[in-house]
Amino acid sequence: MTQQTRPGGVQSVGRALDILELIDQSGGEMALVEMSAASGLPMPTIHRLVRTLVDRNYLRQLPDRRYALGSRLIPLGNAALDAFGSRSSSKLADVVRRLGESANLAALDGDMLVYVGQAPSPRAMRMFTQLGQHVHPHCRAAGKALLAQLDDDAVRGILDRVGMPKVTEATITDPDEFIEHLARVREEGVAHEYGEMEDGVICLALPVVGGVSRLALSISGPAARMTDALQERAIPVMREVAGELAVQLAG
Amino acid sequence: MTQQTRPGGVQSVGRALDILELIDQSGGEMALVEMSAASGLPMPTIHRLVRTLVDRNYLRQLPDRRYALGSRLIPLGNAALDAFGSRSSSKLADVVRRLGESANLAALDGDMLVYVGQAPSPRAMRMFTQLGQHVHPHCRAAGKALLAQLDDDAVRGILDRVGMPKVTEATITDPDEFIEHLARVREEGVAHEYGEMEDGVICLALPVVGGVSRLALSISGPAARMTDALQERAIPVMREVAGELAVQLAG
DNA sequence: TTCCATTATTCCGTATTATGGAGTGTAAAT
DNA sequence: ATTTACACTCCATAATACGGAATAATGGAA
Repeated sequence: MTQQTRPGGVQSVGRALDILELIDQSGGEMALVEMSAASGLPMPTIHRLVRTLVDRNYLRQLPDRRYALGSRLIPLGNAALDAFGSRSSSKLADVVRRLGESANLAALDGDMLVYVGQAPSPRAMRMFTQLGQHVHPHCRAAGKALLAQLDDDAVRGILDRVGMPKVTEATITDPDEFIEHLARVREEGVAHEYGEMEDGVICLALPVVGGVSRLALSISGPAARMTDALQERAIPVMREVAGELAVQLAG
Repeated sequence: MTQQTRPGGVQSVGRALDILELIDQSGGEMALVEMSAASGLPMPTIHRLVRTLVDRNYLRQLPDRRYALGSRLIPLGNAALDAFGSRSSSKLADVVRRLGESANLAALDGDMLVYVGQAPSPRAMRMFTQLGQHVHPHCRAAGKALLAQLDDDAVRGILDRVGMPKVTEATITDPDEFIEHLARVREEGVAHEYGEMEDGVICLALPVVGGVSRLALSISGPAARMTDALQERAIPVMREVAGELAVQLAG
């Protein structure tokens, strides 16, 4: 029972996608019985769906008859990443050049935050961000910047569904407090994050408005380097680049 | 009419995958009518499938009502890449540092060769390899290294099914000649490729034995730089790294 | 602005298609 | 050799996806 069947959708397609996501969540490989147990579907049904996915290389069968994600997903993932914002990398590199800290571009994917563009800082100590990684939005500056663009009810819905895990001491875990926090983000037009995702890491984010899909531009670095002075210097730079990105990603 | 319906497969799932691939091939976005035309399926059918994919974030609808690949594909693509062997990149970078030429890691995916890891040469003129790209194995050093591990009948089956397109003047297009060629690869333990994929490009590959899935490590560069001296120097380095990779990817 | 052509979306009766219980095959464990 | 556990196949059933026809939304032309 991974996903609810939506009205107007195609059942078997939904089930096939469930299988892909199930395998992904289970660390990359799964036996047929495990899928059957996890999804609540009988073995023959699972088997037929898996067979279809294997025929098309979306899954592959390992020598021990277990199943793993297939290679056809790789080019699709790359293409999707491109379509989102890899054309942004030169702009992100620009931010890094001018501020010296890692820059990221993130989008809301359903209820989670996904990183779609990234430029690492040249410094040895820097944030490591995996493109395509899905993370909880409540403990990231970029997540706040994006959620601040939704109305409170929508935000509450998201927080309800995915929860607010306490990642560090500073993580906001109370929905009411978070919503209040978002109000300040809306006022300032900038989202801050002080060690809510990782101790000693400070992030700054602002929304890229006007683009195709709602994106947020963020920078992150260790507290020692993310001084108030740097933050003040960063905001106009980020605003400028966010504007350029909005134009660039609109077409 | 993108793909033939296989026996035992689920029709609607196949059609959904067709749509994803269609959009990928069409440069990332498509209107419903275009999909309908390209697939030969009526609009309502396409619409229902697309709807299912949009609900699940495998597609997203742009403001102009066209459709593009969705963000849910990104983590799946990453996971698939990982499952294949992208944890290899530091080792590949090592090869590049020591030899100065681009290094790749490739696997057989069904009958085709797929690149699962890559480290580009620092030189301006270098091979451009797209991760996840599927190519014919007969005109790549890595493909030869992998096919050399199969028996001749299996190789003949693959060549039959995917064909041996003549990519350059040097491409081997005769199955018998190719099989004979593989015998030499087995003797030497190294696969060579002299401009069979692109004029003036020389590649060298050897198998990574012992890993989970059969992989091949290759380097490639322009003929002017891939001198006999470099090749001789390269082979022990590659053998060493291939050994390390085998250990690393076994767990 | 209105009109028209094009495309997206919804409806719904039909029968094609996916379903899953029962049964067979296979490989590893005891 | 026997058991167990899982992968895989078959096939009658009906639930599900299908697609023709109708409707709504859109963007461009007059």
